[in-house]
Amino acid sequence: MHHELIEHIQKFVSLDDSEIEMMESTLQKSNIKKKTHVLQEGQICNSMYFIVKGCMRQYIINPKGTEQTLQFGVENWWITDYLSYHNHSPSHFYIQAVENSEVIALDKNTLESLLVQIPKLEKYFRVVAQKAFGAAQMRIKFLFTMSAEERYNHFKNQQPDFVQRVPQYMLASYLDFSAEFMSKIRAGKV
Amino acid sequence: MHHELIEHIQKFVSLDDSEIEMMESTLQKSNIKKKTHVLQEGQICNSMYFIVKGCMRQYIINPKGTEQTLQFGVENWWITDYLSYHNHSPSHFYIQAVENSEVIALDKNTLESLLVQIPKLEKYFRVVAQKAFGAAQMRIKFLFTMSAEERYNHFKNQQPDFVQRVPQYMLASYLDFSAEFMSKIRAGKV
DNA sequence: TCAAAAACTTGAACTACTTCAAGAAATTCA
DNA sequence: TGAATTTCTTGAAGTAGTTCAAGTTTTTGA
Repeated sequence: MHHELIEHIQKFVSLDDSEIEMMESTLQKSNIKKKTHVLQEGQICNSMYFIVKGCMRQYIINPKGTEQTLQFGVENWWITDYLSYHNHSPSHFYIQAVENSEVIALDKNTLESLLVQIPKLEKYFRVVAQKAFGAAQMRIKFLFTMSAEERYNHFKNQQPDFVQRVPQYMLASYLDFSAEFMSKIRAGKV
Repeated sequence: MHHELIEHIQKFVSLDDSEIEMMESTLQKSNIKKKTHVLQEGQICNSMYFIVKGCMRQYIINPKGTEQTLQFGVENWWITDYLSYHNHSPSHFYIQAVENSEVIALDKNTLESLLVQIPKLEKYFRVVAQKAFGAAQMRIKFLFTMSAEERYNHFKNQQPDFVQRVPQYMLASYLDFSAEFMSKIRAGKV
């Protein structure tokens, strides 16, 4: 049994033994304790994070001082700020572990050299990014067309287990309504 | 002077003469008349569109029957439904020319074979998708943190020319408020 | 195991927007 | 050019959510 990341890559491109060996020797897992940040607003994002186990989130602090989650990541997802990563610009986001998590942090230099040595990986990262963008488009569609209650029910139907996994106020902000309103939706008081 | 797409690709990867020649002979521009659709809801999206000239948009028709624009594309942007494209699933979106436009339609088979013959293109499409995803994240941030008026002013500051280029009701829906409210914002009646 | 911290709940007052309806202005193209 | 179409505007009434403040419940970790 290989590295979870290698299993994931092999869903999109096939690696030969020497490539797998190179990946295995280059990559290492690290443990991120719940609530630890791997990126803070204003920092330049220099790594991509593959989530082996646990849950991470990307969030902002809005002008009122409230956290708003823009993205959750669970097992087999990548999380990063691509804009900061590509443009070397200060990030607008925080990235934080929601649960104790196991991630593979892939920093820019390491990734660049892996991509040169194993060009097939370009395709993997291309497809991952294209699918992520497609998912972001669907997310915007749901935000535009559904009421708060519909967004909650839709999410709960799609991801029944995940709803249990994170504090409800984080999920509320991800679905773009207040924690108080979430409470009322769940109590059937809307 | 090469194809605009080739110029764009060369911003990210460098192509040699034979590769440029292959691209030139494979790709062709087509003209899309204003209001023509290149994708309708329910169809499977089988192409990516590179906008050489003009303006395209991706939109939905919401349950109330109103169009809501999710994405505009102008010169040097790609527009497509990546989810439908990758999963062979019916699209949730319409893609339509907002102005008479010149595009390069790259269908799946052609793209696949180009990617095999010119593997460098993988990198180009990877970076394009990663940047697009980063931009989508920023868009969600703005939708979450700014009022309708702030979103309008922010957009107008970032893209002063573009505001003139499309009907205001399309821009209103892109910024997630009603056409009537847009009218009031512009008249200073909020 | 229990004190502190984090998360959730409730109701009342408020507000940033939407909806509707109708007319006016601008644009299109035969 | 001018009739048809598309786009924009306005005000009045309505509503899906927010905000605030305070209390309750649940979870955490020394």
